[in-house]
Amino acid sequence: MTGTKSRRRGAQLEQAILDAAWDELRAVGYARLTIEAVAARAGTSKPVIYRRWGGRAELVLAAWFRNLPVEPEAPDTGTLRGDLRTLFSRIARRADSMMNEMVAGVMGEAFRHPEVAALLGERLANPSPLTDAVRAIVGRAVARAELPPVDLPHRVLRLPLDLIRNESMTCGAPLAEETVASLVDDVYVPLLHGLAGLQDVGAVKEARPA
Amino acid sequence: MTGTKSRRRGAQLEQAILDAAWDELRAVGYARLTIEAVAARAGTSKPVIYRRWGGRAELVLAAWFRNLPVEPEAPDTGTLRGDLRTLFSRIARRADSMMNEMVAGVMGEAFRHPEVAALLGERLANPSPLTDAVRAIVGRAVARAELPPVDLPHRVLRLPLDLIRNESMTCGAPLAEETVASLVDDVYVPLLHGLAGLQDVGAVKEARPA
DNA sequence: TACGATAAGAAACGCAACGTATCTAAAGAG
DNA sequence: CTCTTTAGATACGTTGCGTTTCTTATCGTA
Repeated sequence: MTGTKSRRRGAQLEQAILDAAWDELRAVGYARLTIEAVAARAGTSKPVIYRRWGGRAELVLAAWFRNLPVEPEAPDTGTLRGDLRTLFSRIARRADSMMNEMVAGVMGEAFRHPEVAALLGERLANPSPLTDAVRAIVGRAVARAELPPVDLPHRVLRLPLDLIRNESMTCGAPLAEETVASLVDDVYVPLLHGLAGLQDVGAVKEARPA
Repeated sequence: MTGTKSRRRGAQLEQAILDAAWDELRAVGYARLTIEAVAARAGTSKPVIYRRWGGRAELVLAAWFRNLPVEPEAPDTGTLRGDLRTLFSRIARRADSMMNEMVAGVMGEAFRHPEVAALLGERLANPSPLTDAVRAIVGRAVARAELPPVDLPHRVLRLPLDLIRNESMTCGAPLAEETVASLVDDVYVPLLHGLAGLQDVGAVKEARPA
């Protein structure tokens, strides 16, 4: 491409490869992504890639991590449901077909590559920008007395992403707006009220038999 | 194996292939499963398989569907939490590593094979024995006045399986007993209470602004 | 019972991508 | 300016793909 004989090295080359991988991912998806194609797109060769990453999954994960979107502020519509709908919709918009195929593909390979499993699991389990947003939204709802004070377990903080990914991967992206609404209205809002109610009574921990 | 030159046909042969596929799946997992290996294990040849199924994913799905376990009766421990824990544990025990890898693998291929996506989606979305069990458990809890009467949306009926699959695929199988407990105590029980509470007030549908 | 259609089984094909090895020459360090 | 590192190019053997071709066992039917 360049025409010159300039030879990139180190971080510059690495970035070029990750960009190429990301482009290739968007162009053909994970299943059809080949190391050779990424090398060609980056204007380099296979050994250069294999020297840096263990295979497709690791390369794609690295490319993904360098392309994580910047999180906007948590929405503030004035109501719990409104905020949650906006948040869920935002997440759903990102869970497009390419993303889902990538996650499924990497997951499939993770079963025999512990380090891949670790990277993926950590990313899926700790979407910190999301958990912050949920905390902010719920905090405001509590401040408005729309919801009793409630302590949110980590699993509940992660749940929006899990729900959307699950729905989007089993039913296909993109999610209909009413599907998102159903996740909010049928699951997440009731869950928050239930948590608050049970914690309010103070009957959960004590009621545990054994 | 047979030594004779007997040549199987039709349903008998099909069953032999599906058995072989299932065995191969348990032996090497989905990622390493090859059509050639299945053919060899079944004592037949590749074209015979390709004449019947479109590829790995379809073959494996067919094998899976023929090996669905028989559902036991819904547990009846006398408490909602007890029943749910038993039910969740049962499901979790089935969501072993092989199962997860298979689902991930088939999912990955589903993105370019609509019919595979349809088969898989339908199976994941409609675990009718499970939804029956949930209905029975919740029905008994309502009868015991442990829970107000509550109408369960389809998404909530599916949720146990979705939660467990999600957890098991992202954190790795098998699930710890305490993880299962957390799914019941932090998510599902609160959700049921929240649903019942909101429906009791009768304020959900009417409160929707637009 | 014999015949003809059907489909199983065996073998080989070309293709694509794998992951590795070898070699050169360019970049950067001292 | 020399030396070490490593990018880039090329080619390798391997595996499994999905398909084609051909033989022949099996089954339905006359």
